[in-house]
Amino acid sequence: MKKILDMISEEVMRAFEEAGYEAALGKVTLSNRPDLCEYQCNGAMAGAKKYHKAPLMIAQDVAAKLSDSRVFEMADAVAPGFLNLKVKNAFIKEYLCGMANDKKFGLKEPKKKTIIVDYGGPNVAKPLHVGHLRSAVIGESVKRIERYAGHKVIGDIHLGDWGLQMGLIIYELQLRKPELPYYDESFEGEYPKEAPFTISELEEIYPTASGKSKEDPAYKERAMEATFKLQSGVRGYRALWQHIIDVSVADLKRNYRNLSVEFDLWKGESDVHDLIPDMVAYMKEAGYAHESEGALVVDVKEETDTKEIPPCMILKSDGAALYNTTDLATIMDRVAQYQPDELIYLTDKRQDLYFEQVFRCARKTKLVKEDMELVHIGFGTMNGKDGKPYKTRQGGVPRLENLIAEINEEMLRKIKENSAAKNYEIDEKEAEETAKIVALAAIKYGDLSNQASKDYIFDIDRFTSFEGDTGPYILYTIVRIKSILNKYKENGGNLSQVSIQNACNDAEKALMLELTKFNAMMEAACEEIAPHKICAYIYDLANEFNRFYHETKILSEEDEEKKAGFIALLVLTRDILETCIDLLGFSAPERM
RNA sequence: GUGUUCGUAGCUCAGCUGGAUAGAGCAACGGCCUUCUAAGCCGUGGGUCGGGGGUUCGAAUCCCUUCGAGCACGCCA
Repeated sequence: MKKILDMISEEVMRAFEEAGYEAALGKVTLSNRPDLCEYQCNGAMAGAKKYHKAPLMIAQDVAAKLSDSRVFEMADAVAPGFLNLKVKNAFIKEYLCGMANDKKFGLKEPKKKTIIVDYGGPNVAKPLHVGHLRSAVIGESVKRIERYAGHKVIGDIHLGDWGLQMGLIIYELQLRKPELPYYDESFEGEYPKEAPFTISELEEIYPTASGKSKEDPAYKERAMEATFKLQSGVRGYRALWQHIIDVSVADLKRNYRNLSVEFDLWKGESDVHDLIPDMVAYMKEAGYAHESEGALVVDVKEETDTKEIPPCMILKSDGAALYNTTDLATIMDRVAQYQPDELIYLTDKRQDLYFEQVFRCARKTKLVKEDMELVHIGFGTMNGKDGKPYKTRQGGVPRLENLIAEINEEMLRKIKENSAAKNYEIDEKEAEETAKIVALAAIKYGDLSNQASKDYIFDIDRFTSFEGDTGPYILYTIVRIKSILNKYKENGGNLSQVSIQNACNDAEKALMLELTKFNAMMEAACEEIAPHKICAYIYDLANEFNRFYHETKILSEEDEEKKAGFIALLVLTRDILETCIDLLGFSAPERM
């Protein structure tokens, strides 16, 4: 379906042409003055110079051509040369009927691309902390948005599962349990299936080991040795490493599931380790890489640069691989396995320059084709109320699990409070389930309603306050609609036999106009990879619905056709709201 | 130092591909529940869009400059 603004613009462009002016002037935008009109066209002012004519005269000429339009109920020329427009109820009704009959409410399919979204990025054996929240929340939404638009999207968690951290754990474990067969290089039997540690032990081992290695060079030496043995494929070390991965991944999956975050691929740095030597050799042989200050680098600066772009480092001076190396190898691997048209990375925005280097290097060395899109979405920091990075009361980095538990609890308390106040029967189990759903919406909406690239203040009190521009408000609106629809069905109504009617009051028309914006909004959110646009839209839509709700008695409407029209409008509103929150990564309960 | 992002109401944020009176939410104050969930709706007060200059018929939006803040700048990830 065409966007409604395009359809309206076409109509006005036609009028400009008929009046003897350039059609392009007829571009219509949403009104800045809702008190005066619904849409406006400023083309007369832009054309004044060209036609040596007062803008108002031009606007009047055009307005005259619109007097019998099937689209407009009103087309007024006003000083200094605005064209104020109101559309006919029948036109909107027709448009909404088209939306209701379309699978994607009028959103056009773009040219299909294969996109890999790289997000999450946790390290194994380390608990998720608040720093992982944004990547997961934004990444999941980006994945869902692009997928909804019609692209083939693959979400990859890109685990940090290689490198010194693994050596540290392996060595620390050796100190504690030297009797384990993994360390006996002469051992040839089957290793135990059970891991010699639990997730909570693992989570304690790593920080301990990391601390020791910082203080004791000898300790670090041994850990690096263990890392080397692991990377060279020593059997016992690999087996132990696999245990670490398994235990850790099981825990990560549980945590991400609680966040409604789902990855298609659980690949990690280790998956591309074997590709590195050949890649490095290729870069050397093809003349891309050269030595600089002992390290192997690829120059990535360009003539048009206004700033100094340091070269992309491929190998450290000790010959070891680093973050860049694995990322480049990962790009190579992804191209080979999935032939993507676009790669989207979600990390902290502090890595902007780093990704610029990697992307340039990948292009220069022809790891990717010219037209491959490489996008880094750098998000801002999650800050506390003091504007500084979010900390626990004790000053530590908060575990994600604890943060979520805290919000769940707060939400449960409020739900019980509310049900008591309203005499709702709600059993413990339902209350808990609902609390989780609402808490997740509060967290995700709180995050996604801000522009990703900006820092934002994570304020638990605000997010759980249930008032204003929050996730719970959106859910509440949906629940309201569902409740009315359920009552309609209980009274024998059939939701599939209703159709949208002409608006019968201003609030209804306003709601209908808001609904027509869906496809344009989605297109922008998708192209600009901007979930916050969906948040802004559903907030407006929820507001329009609630205004309509207050002015209109729906179920007690006596005119059955009118009532059915209301219901059809409610169904469409609900469907769009639920589609949108699904793209944001949360859902609505049946009641709350 | 270089680069980069940003500075909008007391607080948290929209708006930024130029248009009429700069919008929300929170907080403050005042209304609305015998009627579909008041987690709602309606209203009041609150802003020289950091400062200055420029382009334009018209600037929060584009350009320059200045002040202030954050962040990044080869062997971490």
